[in-house]
Amino acid sequence: MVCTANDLQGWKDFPKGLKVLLLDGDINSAAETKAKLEAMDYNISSFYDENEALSACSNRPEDFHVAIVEVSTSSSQGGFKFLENAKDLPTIMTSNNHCLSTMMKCIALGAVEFLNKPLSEGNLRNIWQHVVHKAFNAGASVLPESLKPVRESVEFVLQLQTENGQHESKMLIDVDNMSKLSYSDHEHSTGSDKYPAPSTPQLKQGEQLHDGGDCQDQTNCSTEKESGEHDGDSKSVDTSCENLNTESTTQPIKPEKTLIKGEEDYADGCKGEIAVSLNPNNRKFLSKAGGNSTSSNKASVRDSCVIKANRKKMKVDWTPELHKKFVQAIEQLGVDQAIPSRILELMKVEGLTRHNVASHLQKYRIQNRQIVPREEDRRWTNRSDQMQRSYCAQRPIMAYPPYHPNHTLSPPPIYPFWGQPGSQTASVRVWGPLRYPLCQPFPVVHADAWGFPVLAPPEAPFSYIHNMGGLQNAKTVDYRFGVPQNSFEYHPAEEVVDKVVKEAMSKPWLPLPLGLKPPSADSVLAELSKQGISNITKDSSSS
DNA sequence: CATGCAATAT
DNA sequence: TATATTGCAT
Repeated sequence: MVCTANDLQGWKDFPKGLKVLLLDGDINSAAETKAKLEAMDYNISSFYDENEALSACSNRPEDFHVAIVEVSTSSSQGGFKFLENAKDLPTIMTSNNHCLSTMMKCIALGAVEFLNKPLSEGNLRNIWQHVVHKAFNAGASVLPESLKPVRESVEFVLQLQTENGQHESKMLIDVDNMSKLSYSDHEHSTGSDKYPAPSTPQLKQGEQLHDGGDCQDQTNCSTEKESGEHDGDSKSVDTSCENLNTESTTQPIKPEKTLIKGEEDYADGCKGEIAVSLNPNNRKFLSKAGGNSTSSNKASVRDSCVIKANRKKMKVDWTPELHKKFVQAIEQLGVDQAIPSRILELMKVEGLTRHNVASHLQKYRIQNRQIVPREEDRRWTNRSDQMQRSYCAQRPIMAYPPYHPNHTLSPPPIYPFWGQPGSQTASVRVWGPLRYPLCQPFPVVHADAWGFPVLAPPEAPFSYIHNMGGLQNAKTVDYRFGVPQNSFEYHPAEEVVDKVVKEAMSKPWLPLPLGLKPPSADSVLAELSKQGISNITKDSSSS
Protein backbone atom coordinates (compact mmCIF):
# COMPACT_ATOMS: atom_id res chain seq x y z
CA MET A 1 0.00 0.00 0.00
CA VAL A 2 2.90 2.22 0.51
CA CYS A 3 5.10 2.10 -2.43
CA THR A 4 7.49 4.92 -2.49
CA ALA A 5 10.00 6.19 -0.12
CA ASN A 6 8.14 9.37 -0.13
CA ASP A 7 5.09 7.62 1.05
CA LEU A 8 6.89 6.20 3.91
CA GLN A 9 8.33 9.30 5.26
CA GLY A 10 5.51 9.86 7.63
CA TRP A 11 5.54 6.47 9.17
CA LYS A 12 8.59 4.62 8.13
CA ASP A 13 8.95 3.54 11.65
CA PHE A 14 5.26 3.04 11.87
CA PRO A 15 5.04 -0.02 13.98
CA LYS A 16 7.22 1.57 16.50
CA GLY A 17 5.26 2.33 19.56
CA LEU A 18 2.24 0.47 18.41
CA LYS A 19 0.52 -0.71 21.50
CA VAL A 20 0.00 -4.37 21.73
CA LEU A 21 -2.09 -6.07 24.30
CA LEU A 22 -0.69 -9.46 24.97
CA LEU A 23 -2.84 -11.96 26.73
CA ASP A 24 -1.20 -15.24 27.30
CA GLY A 25 -1.71 -17.56 30.15
CA ASP A 26 1.63 -19.11 29.63
CA ILE A 27 4.16 -16.94 31.29
CA ASN A 28 7.01 -18.29 29.35
CA SER A 29 5.53 -17.86 25.96
CA ALA A 30 4.21 -14.51 27.00
CA ALA A 31 7.66 -13.37 27.92
CA GLU A 32 9.05 -14.71 24.74
CA THR A 33 6.49 -13.03 22.62
CA LYS A 34 6.86 -9.85 24.51
CA ALA A 35 10.56 -9.84 24.02
CA LYS A 36 10.22 -10.39 20.34
CA LEU A 37 7.69 -7.69 19.96
CA GLU A 38 9.63 -5.25 21.97
CA ALA A 39 12.61 -5.91 19.85
CA MET A 40 10.48 -4.66 17.04
CA ASP A 41 9.63 -1.53 18.91
CA TYR A 42 6.15 -2.56 19.67
CA ASN A 43 4.79 -1.44 22.95
CA ILE A 44 3.60 -4.39 24.90
CA SER A 45 1.18 -4.68 27.74
CA SER A 46 1.17 -8.16 29.05
CA PHE A 47 -1.77 -9.76 30.70
CA TYR A 48 -2.08 -13.07 32.28
CA ASP A 49 -5.68 -12.83 33.26
CA GLU A 50 -8.35 -12.48 30.71
CA ASN A 51 -10.57 -10.32 32.80
CA GLU A 52 -7.82 -7.98 33.63
CA ALA A 53 -7.00 -7.64 30.01
CA LEU A 54 -10.59 -6.97 29.26
CA SER A 55 -11.01 -4.37 31.85
CA ALA A 56 -7.81 -2.74 30.78
CA CYS A 57 -8.89 -2.35 27.24
CA SER A 58 -12.28 -1.39 28.34
CA ASN A 59 -11.03 1.28 30.63
CA ARG A 60 -8.32 2.53 28.40
CA PRO A 61 -9.23 1.57 24.89
CA GLU A 62 -6.82 4.11 23.60
CA ASP A 63 -4.00 2.20 25.10
CA PHE A 64 -4.15 -0.63 22.69
CA HIS A 65 -3.99 -0.93 18.99
CA VAL A 66 -3.97 -4.62 18.56
CA ALA A 67 -4.25 -7.63 20.76
CA ILE A 68 -2.56 -10.95 20.67
CA VAL A 69 -4.50 -13.46 22.63
CA GLU A 70 -3.68 -16.99 23.39
CA VAL A 71 -6.39 -19.55 23.17
CA SER A 72 -5.96 -21.21 26.42
CA THR A 73 -6.31 -24.91 26.34
CA SER A 74 -6.86 -25.14 30.01
CA SER A 75 -9.72 -22.87 30.73
CA SER A 76 -12.89 -23.21 28.83
CA GLN A 77 -13.26 -19.56 28.18
CA GLY A 78 -9.64 -19.13 27.47
CA GLY A 79 -9.26 -16.14 25.30
CA PHE A 80 -12.60 -16.26 23.65
CA LYS A 81 -14.18 -14.08 26.18
CA PHE A 82 -11.67 -11.46 25.42
CA LEU A 83 -12.08 -11.94 21.75
CA GLU A 84 -15.76 -11.44 21.96
CA ASN A 85 -15.71 -8.55 24.28
CA ALA A 86 -12.91 -6.57 22.85
CA LYS A 87 -14.57 -6.20 19.57
CA ASP A 88 -13.01 -2.93 18.80
CA LEU A 89 -9.56 -4.20 19.06
CA PRO A 90 -8.10 -6.13 16.19
CA THR A 91 -7.39 -9.36 17.89
CA ILE A 92 -4.97 -11.97 16.80
CA MET A 93 -5.50 -15.35 18.30
CA THR A 94 -2.71 -17.73 18.91
CA SER A 95 -2.60 -21.22 20.17
CA ASN A 96 -0.56 -24.29 20.48
CA ASN A 97 -3.62 -26.09 19.47
CA HIS A 98 -3.52 -25.94 15.73
CA CYS A 99 -6.72 -27.66 15.04
CA LEU A 100 -8.87 -26.23 12.38
CA SER A 101 -11.93 -25.87 14.46
CA THR A 102 -10.13 -23.78 16.98
CA MET A 103 -8.87 -21.56 14.28
CA MET A 104 -12.24 -21.30 12.78
CA LYS A 105 -13.83 -20.51 16.01
CA CYS A 106 -11.40 -17.72 16.52
CA ILE A 107 -11.98 -16.29 13.15
CA ALA A 108 -15.69 -16.72 13.37
CA LEU A 109 -15.70 -14.92 16.62
CA GLY A 110 -13.96 -12.07 15.08
CA ALA A 111 -10.28 -12.63 15.30
CA VAL A 112 -8.42 -10.94 12.56
CA GLU A 113 -5.96 -13.72 12.31
CA PHE A 114 -5.00 -16.94 13.86
CA LEU A 115 -1.36 -17.65 14.39
CA ASN A 116 0.10 -20.89 15.38
CA LYS A 117 2.44 -20.91 18.23
CA PRO A 118 5.24 -20.44 18.52
CA LEU A 119 4.88 -17.07 17.03
CA SER A 120 7.38 -16.45 14.36
CA GLU A 121 9.15 -13.22 14.10
CA GLY A 122 7.66 -12.63 10.74
CA ASN A 123 4.21 -13.01 12.07
CA LEU A 124 4.82 -10.68 14.88
CA ARG A 125 6.51 -8.10 12.84
CA ASN A 126 3.55 -7.70 10.64
CA ILE A 127 0.79 -7.50 13.11
CA TRP A 128 0.63 -3.80 12.46
CA GLN A 129 -1.17 -4.61 9.26
CA HIS A 130 -4.23 -5.42 11.20
CA VAL A 131 -4.10 -2.09 12.82
CA VAL A 132 -3.96 -0.27 9.57
CA HIS A 133 -6.53 -2.51 8.09
CA LYS A 134 -8.85 -1.90 10.90
CA ALA A 135 -8.15 1.74 10.93
CA PHE A 136 -9.28 2.01 7.38
CA ASN A 137 -11.81 -0.65 7.06
CA ALA A 138 -13.66 -0.28 10.21
CA GLY A 139 -16.70 1.77 9.84
CA ALA A 140 -16.02 5.17 11.10
CA SER A 141 -18.54 4.62 13.76
CA VAL A 142 -16.79 1.69 15.20
CA LEU A 143 -13.32 2.91 14.84
CA PRO A 144 -11.70 2.47 18.16
CA GLU A 145 -10.21 5.49 19.67
CA SER A 146 -6.82 3.98 19.57
CA LEU A 147 -6.99 3.57 15.85
CA LYS A 148 -8.07 7.01 14.99
CA PRO A 149 -4.61 8.42 15.23
CA VAL A 150 -3.38 5.63 13.09
CA ARG A 151 -5.93 6.32 10.54
CA GLU A 152 -5.38 9.98 10.55
CA SER A 153 -1.73 9.48 10.31
CA VAL A 154 -1.94 7.16 7.41
CA GLU A 155 -4.49 9.29 5.73
CA PHE A 156 -2.34 12.22 6.16
CA VAL A 157 0.58 10.53 4.60
CA LEU A 158 -1.49 9.30 1.75
CA GLN A 159 -2.98 12.66 1.37
CA LEU A 160 0.41 14.18 1.17
CA GLN A 161 1.37 12.04 -1.68
CA THR A 162 -1.83 12.82 -3.42
CA GLU A 163 -1.18 16.44 -3.19
CA ASN A 164 2.45 16.13 -3.79
CA GLY A 165 2.32 15.18 -7.34
CA GLN A 166 0.45 13.03 -9.70
CA HIS A 167 3.52 11.92 -11.49
CA GLU A 168 3.42 8.70 -9.67
CA SER A 169 -0.26 8.37 -9.48
CA LYS A 170 -0.10 4.92 -10.86
CA MET A 171 1.63 3.80 -7.80
CA LEU A 172 -0.57 5.50 -5.36
CA ILE A 173 -3.45 4.24 -3.52
CA ASP A 174 -5.42 7.33 -3.19
CA VAL A 175 -7.29 8.14 -0.13
CA ASP A 176 -10.44 8.27 -2.11
CA ASN A 177 -10.36 4.67 -2.89
CA MET A 178 -9.59 3.83 0.61
CA SER A 179 -12.48 5.89 1.60
CA LYS A 180 -14.73 3.98 -0.67
CA LEU A 181 -13.41 0.75 0.55
CA SER A 182 -13.89 1.72 4.06
CA TYR A 183 -17.29 2.93 3.36
CA SER A 184 -18.52 -0.13 1.69
CA ASP A 185 -17.03 -2.26 4.31
CA HIS A 186 -18.81 -0.33 6.85
CA GLU A 187 -22.03 -0.86 5.08
CA HIS A 188 -21.67 -4.53 5.07
CA SER A 189 -20.82 -4.90 8.62
CA THR A 190 -22.92 -2.84 10.80
CA GLY A 191 -22.46 -3.84 14.32
CA SER A 192 -18.97 -4.73 15.00
CA ASP A 193 -16.72 -5.21 12.13
CA LYS A 194 -15.22 -8.25 13.55
CA TYR A 195 -15.43 -9.84 10.22
CA PRO A 196 -12.36 -8.80 8.45
CA ALA A 197 -12.13 -7.98 4.87
CA PRO A 198 -11.07 -10.65 2.49
CA SER A 199 -7.74 -9.04 2.17
CA THR A 200 -6.75 -10.67 5.34
CA PRO A 201 -5.93 -14.21 4.74
CA GLN A 202 -7.09 -15.65 7.94
CA LEU A 203 -9.93 -17.60 6.53
CA LYS A 204 -7.77 -19.69 4.38
CA GLN A 205 -6.80 -22.09 7.02
CA GLY A 206 -4.58 -19.60 8.58
CA GLU A 207 -1.56 -20.83 6.82
CA GLN A 208 -0.96 -18.02 4.46
CA LEU A 209 0.21 -15.65 6.99
CA HIS A 210 3.70 -16.72 6.98
CA ASP A 211 6.17 -14.17 6.07
CA GLY A 212 5.11 -14.51 2.55
CA GLY A 213 1.60 -13.63 3.40
CA ASP A 214 2.42 -10.04 3.02
CA CYS A 215 4.27 -9.77 -0.15
CA GLN A 216 6.56 -7.13 1.07
CA ASP A 217 8.16 -6.21 4.19
CA GLN A 218 7.30 -2.80 5.28
CA THR A 219 10.75 -1.63 4.67
CA ASN A 220 11.49 -2.88 1.26
CA CYS A 221 9.15 -1.18 -1.09
CA SER A 222 11.05 1.97 -1.43
CA THR A 223 11.78 3.19 -4.87
CA GLU A 224 14.59 5.43 -3.93
CA LYS A 225 12.58 8.48 -4.65
CA GLU A 226 13.22 11.27 -2.29
CA SER A 227 11.30 14.31 -3.15
CA GLY A 228 9.79 15.14 0.11
CA GLU A 229 9.04 18.67 0.92
CA HIS A 230 5.97 18.02 2.93
CA ASP A 231 7.65 15.92 5.43
CA GLY A 232 7.74 18.56 8.04
CA ASP A 233 4.41 17.88 9.50
CA SER A 234 4.01 14.29 8.92
CA LYS A 235 3.47 12.43 12.03
CA SER A 236 4.42 9.02 12.97
CA VAL A 237 1.89 6.94 14.66
CA ASP A 238 3.50 6.74 17.96
CA THR A 239 3.52 10.46 18.19
CA SER A 240 -0.10 10.69 17.53
CA CYS A 241 -0.77 8.02 20.01
CA GLU A 242 0.46 10.22 22.71
CA ASN A 243 -2.19 12.71 22.05
CA LEU A 244 -5.04 10.54 22.92
CA ASN A 245 -7.42 12.04 25.26
CA THR A 246 -10.45 9.94 25.64
CA GLU A 247 -11.06 8.57 29.02
CA SER A 248 -14.08 6.54 28.39
CA THR A 249 -14.52 3.98 31.03
CA THR A 250 -16.80 1.82 29.06
CA GLN A 251 -16.25 -0.11 25.97
CA PRO A 252 -15.34 2.11 23.14
CA ILE A 253 -18.37 3.95 22.17
CA LYS A 254 -19.87 3.36 18.84
CA PRO A 255 -21.37 6.63 17.96
CA GLU A 256 -24.32 6.65 15.75
CA LYS A 257 -23.17 7.41 12.35
CA THR A 258 -24.62 9.28 9.57
CA LEU A 259 -22.17 9.36 6.86
CA ILE A 260 -22.41 10.95 3.58
CA LYS A 261 -19.97 10.80 0.87
CA GLY A 262 -18.85 14.06 -0.40
CA GLU A 263 -17.52 14.55 -3.80
CA GLU A 264 -14.71 16.81 -4.18
CA ASP A 265 -12.71 18.03 -7.04
CA TYR A 266 -9.09 18.46 -6.64
CA ALA A 267 -6.89 20.93 -8.26
CA ASP A 268 -5.97 18.49 -10.90
CA GLY A 269 -9.52 17.73 -11.61
CA CYS A 270 -9.30 14.32 -10.21
CA LYS A 271 -12.45 13.50 -8.46
CA GLY A 272 -12.78 11.67 -5.29
CA GLU A 273 -15.26 10.89 -2.68
CA ILE A 274 -14.68 11.41 0.91
CA ALA A 275 -16.75 10.45 3.78
CA VAL A 276 -18.00 13.25 5.85
CA SER A 277 -19.98 13.08 8.91
CA LEU A 278 -23.32 14.66 8.85
CA ASN A 279 -23.60 14.28 12.49
CA PRO A 280 -22.00 17.03 14.43
CA ASN A 281 -21.02 14.81 17.25
CA ASN A 282 -19.19 12.55 14.98
CA ARG A 283 -15.66 12.75 14.06
CA LYS A 284 -14.48 12.95 10.60
CA PHE A 285 -11.96 10.42 9.73
CA LEU A 286 -10.86 11.21 6.31
CA SER A 287 -8.87 14.29 6.35
CA LYS A 288 -8.63 16.06 3.15
CA ALA A 289 -6.96 19.01 4.63
CA GLY A 290 -3.37 19.19 3.79
CA GLY A 291 -1.98 20.98 6.74
CA ASN A 292 -1.04 19.74 10.09
CA SER A 293 -3.04 16.93 11.36
CA THR A 294 -1.85 16.73 14.82
CA SER A 295 -4.37 15.59 17.26
CA SER A 296 -4.21 18.86 19.03
CA ASN A 297 -5.69 20.79 16.22
CA LYS A 298 -8.00 18.19 14.96
CA ALA A 299 -10.86 20.52 15.32
CA SER A 300 -9.58 23.00 12.86
CA VAL A 301 -8.66 20.29 10.48
CA ARG A 302 -12.06 18.88 10.81
CA ASP A 303 -13.70 22.15 10.12
CA SER A 304 -11.72 22.85 7.08
CA CYS A 305 -12.52 19.42 5.88
CA VAL A 306 -16.14 19.97 6.25
CA ILE A 307 -15.91 23.17 4.41
CA LYS A 308 -14.04 21.59 1.64
CA ALA A 309 -16.37 18.70 1.54
CA ASN A 310 -19.38 20.90 1.46
CA ARG A 311 -18.01 22.79 -1.39
CA LYS A 312 -19.39 20.25 -3.74
CA LYS A 313 -22.59 18.43 -3.86
CA MET A 314 -22.69 15.43 -1.78
CA LYS A 315 -23.79 12.05 -2.71
CA VAL A 316 -25.96 10.70 -0.06
CA ASP A 317 -25.46 7.17 0.74
CA TRP A 318 -28.53 5.86 2.37
CA THR A 319 -27.02 3.77 4.98
CA PRO A 320 -29.29 1.61 7.01
CA GLU A 321 -29.01 4.07 9.79
CA LEU A 322 -29.94 6.93 7.61
CA HIS A 323 -32.76 5.01 6.13
CA LYS A 324 -33.93 4.11 9.54
CA LYS A 325 -34.22 7.72 10.39
CA PHE A 326 -36.01 8.24 7.20
CA VAL A 327 -38.51 5.55 7.89
CA GLN A 328 -39.02 6.73 11.39
CA ALA A 329 -39.71 10.17 10.14
CA ILE A 330 -42.26 8.86 7.74
CA GLU A 331 -43.92 6.84 10.40
CA GLN A 332 -43.97 9.76 12.66
CA LEU A 333 -45.52 11.97 10.07
CA GLY A 334 -47.87 9.51 8.69
CA VAL A 335 -47.93 8.57 5.13
CA ASP A 336 -50.04 11.49 4.18
CA GLN A 337 -47.84 14.10 5.66
CA ALA A 338 -44.68 12.49 4.57
CA ILE A 339 -43.34 15.08 2.27
CA PRO A 340 -39.68 15.61 1.77
CA SER A 341 -39.39 18.82 3.66
CA ARG A 342 -40.98 17.47 6.76
CA ILE A 343 -39.15 14.25 6.60
CA LEU A 344 -36.04 16.25 6.34
CA GLU A 345 -36.94 18.17 9.41
CA LEU A 346 -37.65 15.13 11.41
CA MET A 347 -34.57 13.37 10.33
CA LYS A 348 -32.43 16.17 11.54
CA VAL A 349 -29.56 15.03 9.53
CA GLU A 350 -27.13 17.74 8.89
CA GLY A 351 -26.20 18.16 5.32
CA LEU A 352 -29.02 16.19 3.95
CA THR A 353 -31.02 18.11 1.44
CA ARG A 354 -34.63 18.06 0.70
CA HIS A 355 -33.75 16.80 -2.70
CA ASN A 356 -32.02 13.86 -1.25
CA VAL A 357 -34.99 13.05 0.81
CA ALA A 358 -37.34 13.54 -2.06
CA SER A 359 -35.37 11.21 -4.16
CA HIS A 360 -35.26 8.65 -1.48
CA LEU A 361 -38.89 9.06 -0.83
CA GLN A 362 -39.59 8.45 -4.42
CA LYS A 363 -37.85 5.20 -4.34
CA TYR A 364 -39.41 4.35 -1.07
CA ARG A 365 -42.83 4.88 -2.46
CA ILE A 366 -42.12 2.94 -5.56
CA GLN A 367 -40.94 0.06 -3.51
CA ASN A 368 -43.89 0.22 -1.28
CA ARG A 369 -46.15 0.37 -4.20
CA GLN A 370 -44.68 -2.70 -5.65
CA ILE A 371 -45.25 -4.70 -2.59
CA VAL A 372 -48.67 -3.36 -2.02
CA PRO A 373 -49.79 -4.22 -5.46
CA ARG A 374 -53.30 -4.38 -6.63
CA GLU A 375 -54.43 -7.07 -4.34
CA GLU A 376 -57.60 -5.21 -4.09
CA ASP A 377 -59.77 -8.05 -5.17
CA ARG A 378 -57.80 -10.70 -3.48
CA ARG A 379 -59.64 -12.26 -0.70
CA TRP A 380 -57.85 -13.10 2.40
CA THR A 381 -59.88 -16.21 2.64
CA ASN A 382 -57.62 -17.77 0.15
CA ARG A 383 -55.06 -17.77 2.77
CA SER A 384 -52.59 -20.41 1.90
CA ASP A 385 -52.32 -19.22 -1.58
CA GLN A 386 -52.12 -15.73 -0.39
CA MET A 387 -49.39 -16.40 2.02
CA GLN A 388 -47.38 -18.26 -0.44
CA ARG A 389 -47.56 -15.60 -3.01
CA SER A 390 -46.97 -12.70 -0.87
CA TYR A 391 -44.43 -14.31 1.22
CA CYS A 392 -41.70 -12.31 -0.21
CA ALA A 393 -43.79 -9.24 -0.22
CA GLN A 394 -43.76 -8.58 3.41
CA ARG A 395 -44.78 -5.28 4.61
CA PRO A 396 -42.66 -3.18 6.79
CA ILE A 397 -44.38 -4.71 9.69
CA MET A 398 -42.92 -7.87 10.84
CA ALA A 399 -45.63 -10.33 11.39
CA TYR A 400 -43.65 -12.64 13.50
CA PRO A 401 -40.24 -14.02 13.42
CA PRO A 402 -39.79 -16.08 10.37
CA TYR A 403 -39.17 -19.67 10.63
CA HIS A 404 -38.23 -22.08 8.02
CA PRO A 405 -37.20 -25.29 9.60
CA ASN A 406 -35.78 -26.32 6.37
CA HIS A 407 -35.25 -23.57 4.00
CA THR A 408 -35.47 -25.88 1.11
CA LEU A 409 -39.03 -26.56 1.99
CA SER A 410 -40.58 -23.38 3.02
CA PRO A 411 -40.03 -20.21 1.18
CA PRO A 412 -37.78 -18.09 3.19
CA PRO A 413 -39.52 -14.93 4.12
CA ILE A 414 -38.07 -11.64 3.44
CA TYR A 415 -38.17 -8.80 5.80
CA PRO A 416 -37.68 -5.68 3.93
CA PHE A 417 -35.14 -3.49 5.46
CA TRP A 418 -37.34 -0.72 4.51
CA GLY A 419 -39.39 -1.57 7.37
CA GLN A 420 -39.15 -1.56 11.02
CA PRO A 421 -36.16 0.09 12.34
CA GLY A 422 -34.72 -1.97 15.01
CA SER A 423 -36.16 -5.12 13.72
CA GLN A 424 -32.86 -5.87 12.30
CA THR A 425 -29.63 -4.20 11.86
CA ALA A 426 -29.62 -3.83 8.20
CA SER A 427 -26.11 -3.98 7.12
CA VAL A 428 -27.31 -5.19 3.85
CA ARG A 429 -29.62 -2.83 2.29
CA VAL A 430 -32.51 -4.56 0.84
CA TRP A 431 -35.30 -2.70 -0.69
CA GLY A 432 -38.52 -4.42 -0.38
CA PRO A 433 -39.07 -7.78 -1.87
CA LEU A 434 -36.43 -9.67 -3.55
CA ARG A 435 -36.59 -12.32 -6.07
CA TYR A 436 -37.26 -15.55 -4.47
CA PRO A 437 -33.82 -17.03 -4.16
CA LEU A 438 -32.67 -13.91 -2.52
CA CYS A 439 -35.38 -13.76 -0.05
CA GLN A 440 -33.14 -14.84 2.67
CA PRO A 441 -31.32 -11.91 4.01
CA PHE A 442 -28.37 -14.08 4.61
CA PRO A 443 -27.53 -17.46 3.47
CA VAL A 444 -28.13 -20.07 6.02
CA VAL A 445 -25.01 -22.01 6.25
CA HIS A 446 -25.15 -25.67 6.32
CA ALA A 447 -22.01 -26.30 8.09
CA ASP A 448 -22.06 -29.98 8.01
CA ALA A 449 -18.92 -30.20 6.04
CA TRP A 450 -17.07 -27.99 8.39
CA GLY A 451 -18.92 -28.59 11.50
CA PHE A 452 -19.05 -24.92 11.89
CA PRO A 453 -20.66 -22.11 10.09
CA VAL A 454 -17.95 -19.73 9.34
CA LEU A 455 -20.15 -17.47 7.37
CA ALA A 456 -22.24 -16.23 10.15
CA PRO A 457 -23.14 -12.71 9.27
CA PRO A 458 -21.92 -9.92 11.40
CA GLU A 459 -25.40 -9.48 12.65
CA ALA A 460 -25.49 -12.90 14.04
CA PRO A 461 -25.29 -12.69 17.72
CA PHE A 462 -22.26 -14.38 18.93
CA SER A 463 -24.25 -16.20 21.42
CA TYR A 464 -25.51 -18.11 18.50
CA ILE A 465 -22.18 -19.59 18.08
CA HIS A 466 -21.95 -20.22 21.70
CA ASN A 467 -25.22 -21.90 21.85
CA MET A 468 -23.92 -24.39 19.48
CA GLY A 469 -21.94 -25.70 22.27
CA GLY A 470 -18.66 -25.14 20.67
CA LEU A 471 -18.28 -26.28 17.19
CA GLN A 472 -20.29 -29.34 16.72
CA ASN A 473 -23.95 -29.50 16.14
CA ALA A 474 -24.28 -26.79 13.66
CA LYS A 475 -27.63 -27.37 12.18
CA THR A 476 -29.54 -24.92 10.21
CA VAL A 477 -29.95 -22.27 12.71
CA ASP A 478 -31.90 -19.23 12.07
CA TYR A 479 -29.57 -16.78 13.55
CA ARG A 480 -31.12 -13.82 12.02
CA PHE A 481 -33.23 -13.22 14.99
CA GLY A 482 -32.48 -13.78 18.51
CA VAL A 483 -35.63 -15.74 18.91
CA PRO A 484 -35.06 -19.38 19.01
CA GLN A 485 -37.23 -21.22 16.63
CA ASN A 486 -38.12 -24.71 17.37
CA SER A 487 -41.49 -25.43 16.02
CA PHE A 488 -42.46 -26.64 12.67
CA GLU A 489 -45.74 -24.94 12.74
CA TYR A 490 -46.56 -21.39 12.27
CA HIS A 491 -47.65 -20.58 15.70
CA PRO A 492 -46.61 -17.11 16.37
CA ALA A 493 -46.50 -16.32 19.97
CA GLU A 494 -49.50 -14.49 21.14
CA GLU A 495 -47.59 -11.52 22.21
CA VAL A 496 -46.04 -11.30 18.84
CA VAL A 497 -49.38 -11.33 17.20
CA ASP A 498 -50.60 -8.81 19.64
CA LYS A 499 -47.70 -6.65 18.93
CA VAL A 500 -48.27 -6.79 15.25
CA VAL A 501 -51.92 -6.16 15.55
CA LYS A 502 -51.30 -3.30 17.82
CA GLU A 503 -48.81 -1.87 15.51
CA ALA A 504 -51.00 -2.31 12.54
CA MET A 505 -53.79 -0.55 14.30
CA SER A 506 -51.71 2.24 15.55
CA LYS A 507 -50.24 2.83 12.17
CA PRO A 508 -53.06 2.42 9.75
CA TRP A 509 -51.12 4.00 7.00
CA LEU A 510 -48.74 1.18 6.92
CA PRO A 511 -49.54 -1.82 4.89
CA LEU A 512 -50.48 -4.89 6.73
CA PRO A 513 -48.25 -7.79 7.38
CA LEU A 514 -48.33 -10.81 5.24
CA GLY A 515 -49.19 -8.77 2.25
CA LEU A 516 -52.77 -8.59 3.17
CA LYS A 517 -55.10 -5.88 2.42
CA PRO A 518 -57.39 -4.75 5.09
CA PRO A 519 -60.16 -7.22 4.78
CA SER A 520 -63.63 -6.01 4.38
CA ALA A 521 -65.86 -6.42 7.34
CA ASP A 522 -67.73 -9.04 5.48
CA SER A 523 -64.76 -11.12 4.74
CA VAL A 524 -63.61 -10.83 8.27
CA LEU A 525 -66.90 -12.05 9.55
CA ALA A 526 -66.96 -14.78 7.03
CA GLU A 527 -63.56 -15.90 8.00
CA LEU A 528 -64.33 -15.77 11.65
CA SER A 529 -67.47 -17.75 11.25
CA LYS A 530 -65.54 -20.27 9.32
CA GLN A 531 -63.38 -20.68 12.29
CA GLY A 532 -66.33 -21.06 14.52
CA ILE A 533 -66.20 -17.64 15.94
CA SER A 534 -69.58 -16.15 15.68
CA ASN A 535 -69.31 -13.30 18.00
CA ILE A 536 -66.76 -10.66 18.17
CA THR A 537 -66.40 -7.92 20.60
CA LYS A 538 -66.12 -5.15 18.22
CA ASP A 539 -67.59 -1.81 18.85
CA SER A 540 -68.69 -0.98 15.38
CA SER A 541 -69.58 -2.72 12.23
CA SER A 542 -70.86 -5.90 13.68
CA SER A 543 -74.34 -7.31 13.49
C1' DC B 1 -40.74 27.21 -4.06
C1' DA B 2 -42.04 22.44 -3.16
C1' DT B 3 -43.31 18.25 -4.95
C1' DG B 4 -43.49 14.05 -7.65
C1' DC B 5 -42.34 11.66 -11.63
C1' DA B 6 -39.27 10.42 -15.40
C1' DA B 7 -34.87 10.40 -17.37
C1' DT B 8 -30.22 10.14 -16.67
C1' DA B 9 -25.95 9.04 -14.44
C1' DT B 10 -22.94 6.25 -11.65
C1' DT C 1 -28.72 -3.80 -12.06
C1' DA C 2 -29.73 -0.81 -8.50
C1' DT C 3 -30.09 3.48 -6.86
C1' DA C 4 -28.87 8.27 -6.49
C1' DT C 5 -29.16 12.57 -9.05
C1' DT C 6 -31.02 15.69 -12.34
C1' DG C 7 -34.59 17.64 -15.06
C1' DC C 8 -39.04 18.98 -15.68
C1' DA C 9 -44.00 19.61 -15.16
C1' DT C 10 -47.30 20.66 -11.87
